[in-house]
Amino acid sequence: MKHRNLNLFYITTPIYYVNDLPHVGTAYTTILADIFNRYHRLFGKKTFFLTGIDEHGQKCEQVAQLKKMDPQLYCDQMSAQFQKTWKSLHIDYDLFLRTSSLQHHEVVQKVLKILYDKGDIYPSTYKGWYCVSEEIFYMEKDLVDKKSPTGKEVIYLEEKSYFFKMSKYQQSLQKHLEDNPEFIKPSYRQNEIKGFLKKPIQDLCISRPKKRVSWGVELPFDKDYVAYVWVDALLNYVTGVAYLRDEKEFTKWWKEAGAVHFLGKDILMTHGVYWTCLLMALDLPLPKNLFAHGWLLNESQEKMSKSTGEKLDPLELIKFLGVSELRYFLAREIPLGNDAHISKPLMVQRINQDLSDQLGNILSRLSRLVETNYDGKIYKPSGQEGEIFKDQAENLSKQVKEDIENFKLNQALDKINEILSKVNRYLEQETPWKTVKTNKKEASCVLYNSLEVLRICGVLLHPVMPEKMTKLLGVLGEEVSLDSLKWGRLPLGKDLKHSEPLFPKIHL
RNA sequence: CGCGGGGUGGAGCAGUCUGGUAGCUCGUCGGGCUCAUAACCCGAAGGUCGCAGGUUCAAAUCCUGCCUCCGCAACCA
Repeated sequence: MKHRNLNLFYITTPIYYVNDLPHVGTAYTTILADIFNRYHRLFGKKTFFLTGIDEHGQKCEQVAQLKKMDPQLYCDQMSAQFQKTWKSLHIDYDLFLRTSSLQHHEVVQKVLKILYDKGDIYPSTYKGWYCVSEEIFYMEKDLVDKKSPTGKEVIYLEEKSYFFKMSKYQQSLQKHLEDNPEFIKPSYRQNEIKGFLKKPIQDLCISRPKKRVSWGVELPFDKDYVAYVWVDALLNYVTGVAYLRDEKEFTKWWKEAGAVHFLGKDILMTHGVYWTCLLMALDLPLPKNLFAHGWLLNESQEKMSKSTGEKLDPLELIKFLGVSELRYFLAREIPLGNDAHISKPLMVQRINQDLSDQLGNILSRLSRLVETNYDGKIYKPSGQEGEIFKDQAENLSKQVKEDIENFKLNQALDKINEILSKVNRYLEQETPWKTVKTNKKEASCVLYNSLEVLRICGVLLHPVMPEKMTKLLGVLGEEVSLDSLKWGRLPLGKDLKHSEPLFPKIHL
């Protein structure tokens, strides 16, 4: 960990369980990771973005059975669906990992073998209440009148299982949390895990008998069992960067870059405890950060996800709003980490205000003024008047960078909006549409300053809205790069034509 | 005494760590402008920041207690 290379950035999403299609919640996680990945790339880092799907386990097997399909075939179809959705959402990942892939499979088995040989995995007897019809194990305290919470019969079961010695790593994990207060974000989530660790934790049952579930990774030391899906799934974060396959590559991303895991708050426990303990057992460094974001809630305060029924299909949403617009809304409206209510009216309101009325409209009014009064070519301003926004704009880039590094995405976007709003006020004050009639040079200077701010904002918003900002910068004649964040890069010779509305207003 | 989060003008939310005239978007009302996507600019009304105490020159912000909504309390994912 001492050899961290700050020029590298490795980000992941959880790999999604394929018992259902992607919904707005999974889209949210993935979009966030994509935005952060693109920002770090914009600010000059080499990045690696890993996402994928979790294909094994009972539920998946069941869904396939229900559809009378071979699980592998079913997963192949879901895999295609997921990738199609991510493409539509402009997700630019480096690797889409499938847990059914041979490479992942092999490494999971090697890991299990290592832990078994080391004595960190041992056979024992699992004792507990099991509901045959739901095929779920319950803790004694979860039972209601000696039945499952949904009222189904349960039986007491004792069966041979393999356990991971998680308890052995409890103290080291506690120490890591003490020493690294920034490990789990937001910080109150770290407190949650710390609180959980105050009590002794139990070892984790990591096997499932094949007679119940066969769709999984076979234990290398007992062919009657497959690995518990979480163990299989969590390992994707290392198998995705060539663990036990390519030492150099693995060192680069896992050790030098250090992983940033984005996840929903509902799976913080598995990551904050199971995953970290597994890594310690493998003598691997822990990730740089775990970031647990909140949930998207509908109007009746319910979580929008596969389990509650209420669904917003991301593909349908982007038809209605546009991809850049959806990405912008999620990034701008929701303070990272908090739960948030979302609804179409809220989305339309925010998008119309920030993107149509402000950002898009500024481009519209400026481009019209330049086209009609300067034949598309404005003068280079001279002296200090041409730089009245220079410090603010360059400072903005610094602040955005800082906010992004601190996971304060919505605040970064706030600041961009603030300076754009200043451009509107500046134009109102300078009235270039009037002064152009008497002093063409002075008006040109005002237009130049405004366009430069717009251009820099366009670059800074590119990670959030790659498609629309590429269009905007195309009109202004500049590209996206670290250099392009400097003041004064606006190409003057280029014909600037009036732009059609970049963000047409959305009507409900 | 299990752990954690929220309760801020009509709506949705920032701000709370690092105390100092309560901010943003929408909505309402009045005015201005006309380059622009009926857009933009200026101004106004509207909040005792869940309740009660405490610390302080000063509290939405720190401390204590309470009310209330919600999530977690692991081995389905």
